[in-house]
Amino acid sequence: MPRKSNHINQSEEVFGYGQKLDQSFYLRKNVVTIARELLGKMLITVFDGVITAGRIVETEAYEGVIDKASHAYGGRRTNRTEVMYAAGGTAYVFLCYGMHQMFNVVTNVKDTPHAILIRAVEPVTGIETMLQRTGKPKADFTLTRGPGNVAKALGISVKHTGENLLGNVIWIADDGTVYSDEQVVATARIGVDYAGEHALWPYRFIVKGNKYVSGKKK
DNA sequence: TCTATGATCCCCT
DNA sequence: GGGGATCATAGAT
Repeated sequence: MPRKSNHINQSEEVFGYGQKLDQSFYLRKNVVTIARELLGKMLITVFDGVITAGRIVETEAYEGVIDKASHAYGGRRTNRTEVMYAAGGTAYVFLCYGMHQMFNVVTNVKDTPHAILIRAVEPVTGIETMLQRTGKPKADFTLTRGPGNVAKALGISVKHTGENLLGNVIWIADDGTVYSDEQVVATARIGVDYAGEHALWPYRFIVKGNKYVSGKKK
């Protein structure tokens, strides 16, 4: 099977997605606010000149030391979670269930381990590449639905943990798209029952009716 | 449309 | 040694 070259003019393409979020966006204190604001933003990756991008439609905030659902609950600091303590604007990627890569955005200042899990995007650019990476036969709503699929389609893996989101490998951009409060719903987070009552915190944000949003049924 | 299940492996206790 | 910030599929309803 012939492999597409896909080598594009990076600077031109990059420019087309709007303004790259700068570090001040990520350094803010309220991780829940940032999670809400990430809806509608573009998540872009460029690996070996191959670009893929999607619009974020589902996020989850993890509030660090006070949040039982967070890997950094109680100030836990391990090899895996060390990256969470970096300054905002860093990628935290971990392996889940032995096979799925979860891509998170670290927020807040250094040593405050907040993070936002990107749970779903709407594919925008590089759909052919996403199909190759995921091995899916066609582009349907499952292509980038759920955090495991997002990372797979965008080519993100645990080796990218610690990557700076202000560079030209993985970054998030604002192209002016804004979802109104009527289009957005806050819900409890998924798959964190072990966190007790903290699992009920309305820290998950979804774009209402978007078919790429994970969870039950469309 | 739902529930159950297997895949698969790193991390932490 | 146990379980997890998941996903796809199979089979029942």
